[in-house]
Amino acid sequence: MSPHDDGRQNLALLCFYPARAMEARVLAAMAEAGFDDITAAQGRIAARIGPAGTRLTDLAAQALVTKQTAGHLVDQLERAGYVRRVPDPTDARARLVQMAERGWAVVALARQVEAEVEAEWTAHLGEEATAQLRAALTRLREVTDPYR
Amino acid sequence: MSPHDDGRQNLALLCFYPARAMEARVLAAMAEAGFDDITAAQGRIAARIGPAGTRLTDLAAQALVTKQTAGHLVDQLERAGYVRRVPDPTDARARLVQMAERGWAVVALARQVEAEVEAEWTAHLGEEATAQLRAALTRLREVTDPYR
DNA sequence: TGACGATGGTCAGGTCTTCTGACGAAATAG
DNA sequence: CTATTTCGTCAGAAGACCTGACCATCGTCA
Repeated sequence: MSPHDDGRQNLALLCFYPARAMEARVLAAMAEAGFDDITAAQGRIAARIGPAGTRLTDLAAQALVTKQTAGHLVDQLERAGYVRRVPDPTDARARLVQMAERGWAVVALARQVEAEVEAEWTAHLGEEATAQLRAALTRLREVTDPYR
Repeated sequence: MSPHDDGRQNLALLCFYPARAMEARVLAAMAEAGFDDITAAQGRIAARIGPAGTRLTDLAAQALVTKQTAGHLVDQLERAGYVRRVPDPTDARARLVQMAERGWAVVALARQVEAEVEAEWTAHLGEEATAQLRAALTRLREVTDPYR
């Protein structure tokens, strides 16, 4: 969060560029494919829905937003037909947020675009450097991601 | 933007964790030091102000927001005494956004916290891996940052 | 088993961020 | 010296988030 001073860029800022670029690319591809009613915030929530469905509280925790915010975003996703809420058989208080058919279609597209962009990056950096990058970031995650 | 599926995490998502962690750390340190009226969005704009001042349009372009958004954020920063606007001597239409004294104090604190966090990361990864990480991210920036 | 703290989720209301659209004023090009 | 671009602002609205207050259910422990 501080400027370009001594040439050596802030490591976190360097991390930010690829993340932002990927989000923009995926969102643009979505819009082009007709899924123009998805926002970045909705995507960040939707991306964390597991195969069998995920509780709202868990989605909120992983995305680092409040339950209210997550609930609001899930409302929108539900209204647009991307997800549905079903009762959690193991807890009468809870409900599971599950992908609907339309949701799976979007996920498939997102994965494809992500793969394409990663391929571009790998072409730019080279196979070995990319593998090293992934390894370093994975280890860095141990100290930067409170959830796992 | 897609879930934890095949164990191998999305490269962009891996980039996102450190960026988010750093922003949270810096913001928390700010608040603790009494600069509790700064928001993340304001910080992202302020971080791009150069030593001699920067035009609003340039700030907007670098932060990837519209001129209106940047203008609004600079309004807030100005009201809080962190920055000031001065006429651009080379262009009567433009004004330069410059750091004020209070602004420099915050920048100094932010730099210090950034350095501390980077040191933690370096301790976790090792000197060599950190240097490689920085090099890879710097090269990746060539294809992910439209501004430089 | 029955009170009680912890947990899952919603409702209400508000702030901050960000956008589109339209516009004056100054610079630049032909 | 007009035509076009560029710098910045005003106006209005939507989206993303938050705090605080609540209710229903779960788990526990006397």
